Order: sequence, then structure tokens, then C-alpha cells
Amino acid sequence: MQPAELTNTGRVILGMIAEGHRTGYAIKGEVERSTRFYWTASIGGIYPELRRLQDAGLVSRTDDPRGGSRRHAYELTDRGRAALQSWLAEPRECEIETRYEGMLKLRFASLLPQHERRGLISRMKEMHERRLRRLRQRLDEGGFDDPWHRLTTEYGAGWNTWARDWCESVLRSMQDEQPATRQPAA
Amino acid sequence: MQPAELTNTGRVILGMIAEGHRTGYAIKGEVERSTRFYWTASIGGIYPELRRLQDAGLVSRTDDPRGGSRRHAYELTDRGRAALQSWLAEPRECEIETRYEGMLKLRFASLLPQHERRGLISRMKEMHERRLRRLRQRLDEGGFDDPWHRLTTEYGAGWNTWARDWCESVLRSMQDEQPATRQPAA
DNA sequence: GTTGCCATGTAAATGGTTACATGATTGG
DNA sequence: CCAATCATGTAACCATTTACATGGCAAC
Repeated sequence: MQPAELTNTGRVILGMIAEGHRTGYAIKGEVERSTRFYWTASIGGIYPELRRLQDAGLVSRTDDPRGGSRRHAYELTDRGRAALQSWLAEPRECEIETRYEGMLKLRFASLLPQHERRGLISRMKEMHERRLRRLRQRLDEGGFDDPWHRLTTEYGAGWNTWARDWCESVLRSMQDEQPATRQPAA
Repeated sequence: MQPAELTNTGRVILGMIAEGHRTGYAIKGEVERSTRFYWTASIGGIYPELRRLQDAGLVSRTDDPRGGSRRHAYELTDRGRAALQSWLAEPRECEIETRYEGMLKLRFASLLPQHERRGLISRMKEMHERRLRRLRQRLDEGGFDDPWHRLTTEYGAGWNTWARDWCESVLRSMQDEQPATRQPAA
């Protein structure tokens, strides 16, 4: 039996189960709350994926009804734990995928009038600020079970701080060079 | 006729054509060389997408053979220019999607032994360094037709510098706490 | 004469997103 | 009693990725 290829969604799910999140709903919530800053993946497909993992023998499912409503609790099997571990320990070169639409627009920003350029960069700055607020809040609240979880949250806060400041400095330098004199087209 | 919905690939292609890249091959090369730091998308589907854009009347194609081999040169039509502009000017809230596998692994790093944790973070650091080298090289070479294109490259360099330093500081703090005494398993 | 680059394309697979659908429990 | 939250699932869509396939040209 080969080491069982995991999909990205599968990896996140295994990790979350290892961390103690036991239901599909709980995993989904935790992913949306906490990994979205370095790992964007809406796992709408969480339930089908849980079933696939079960079929592959990587997780086991127990019925755990809450009152009259069904609920399933998941646990890692030995194979699941092994698969998670071997993914984590893979010494493959690291990569990052980023889709930063604002930055892509900025690249083509010479097609925009100055004030719309400023608007674009302001919106980028605001996004970083929004994210920063949320991350700082999480860090202030504390309650991190795991120091590495906390560390990745700190990374998110640090990165968004840097990026917000970058946007700000770009805005400042634009102001210096071209005062926003709004003149009608010639 | 509605404003013609664009796919992500479509937007990048329109932008690249506006910048003066005229063949599918040239666009593909430029995307791979330069946008990958803030916009990861392998446009294997570039030729089908070019055809879709042509069918939608957003680009026009001219035969432009090189010797005996076919080649097509693309230009924006008025509608294409309008579609590009209206995308760029959209005042929608900005978002970022990131898939940073190393960071995801780091979150679950409590399942790893200390030396593998260090290996993971080192690989993350190396990746940022690799990217930084390439971006610095591009900046040194100069030859930026467009200041905004240059700016986004500077963003890439700045971000990777920050991230590399972050990895380094994490590595340092790990060394302090737990000296890497390599002892055989008990 | 063969390697590497320029250049264009097709086909299949698939992972992920979105929308839809259902229903119980809890608290105000 | 209504809204929010907990909870699970299906179906369709589609954009992107990967692999495959072809061929001219230039340089070494």
C-alpha cells in the first residue's frame, strides 16, 4: 500500500483533526478563522473529502449525535497520522502561490488616472489593515493551545503590518510628486 | 452587450497585450518571469483563452509569420481596452489569496521533531532568498518600461526581504531555547 | 545533427467553488 | 417565535493544470 496521496484539502483536514477539531463543521470554522491568512482554500468540499479520507483509511468516523441531530466525530487512524507526518516531513522545496489582485492591477496602473490609482492603493492598504486588526485581536485574546499556531498568526500580523506600511509609503510618495490638481481634459 | 465578464487568465492577458506583448508565447513568458510573485497562475490555457477573447471581440489577431512558421500578433480592440479599464477601475474591496504550504506545515509543526522543524523553516528562508535574488537582479538590470511595473517588483523584493528576516529570527530564537544537541533516541 | 528556443495548439482530468437543500438546537 | 449557530450533505460547473503533440529556426 503506497503512502496515500493527499490533496491539499486532505492535508488541512488531517492537520486540523490532529489538532483536536473533531467535526466537519468545527474544522471548516477553524480553517476559515485561522488559516486563511497563509492558506486560502474554502473547503466547501469538506464532507466529500472527509468521506474520501475515510475510504482511504486515514480517518475513522464515530456517530456522535447532539440531541436529535446527527453529528460525526473524526479521529486519525495510524495510517492517517503517518500520512500527515510524512507530508510534514517531506523535504521538498518550499513554494508559495499568491493571488494578489490589487498588485496585479497596480502593475497595469499606468492605464488609470492618478486619483483611481490612489483609490486602488488605499483599498489595498485598508485590506491589510482589516486583516491586521483581526490578527492582533486573536493574538490579544490568547488561548493558543500550540506555540506554532501562535507563531503563524504572528507571521500574519507581521506581514500585514509590513504590507500596510508599504502601501502607505507608496501613497505618500505619490502625493509628493503629483499634487492632485484636478483639471478638465484639454 | 454587457461589459463582458473576464476570467482571471483573461485579465492578465489583456493587461499584457496592453503592455505591448503581442504573441501568446511572449505573454506566457512575461507572466512566468514577472507576475509570479504576486499573481501565481500558470496560463497553460493561454491559447484557448486568446481564442475566447477574440470571439468575444476583446482582442484582434493578425497573422505574423516568422519565416515558415506561423505566428499570431494580438492587439486590444476598443472593447478590450474598455474591459481592461473597467476591471482596473472596479472599486471592489481588495482580497488576497495565499497558499504558503510551508506556513501551513509550520502551524502543525508540533508533530515534528525539533531538527525537522528547523529544516522546514530553513527551506522557507531559502525560498524567500531565492526569490529575492531573482527580483533584485531584475531591479538591477533595470529596463522597466513602466514605473508601476517596477514598483510591483520592488514590492516583491521588499516582501521577500521581510519574510526571509522573519524566518531567520524564528531560527535564532529556536537555537536559544533548545541547543541542537544531537543525542541518539533513548 | 542535435540541443534549445520560438511558437501554437488539443484533450483529459480534477480540484475547488458555488449554490442549493435540509434540519436540529439555543438564546433572546 | 425568530434568528443565529451547529451540522451535514449533494450537484453542477468551470477554471486551471498537466500532459501530449507538432514543427520551424538558430546556433554550436
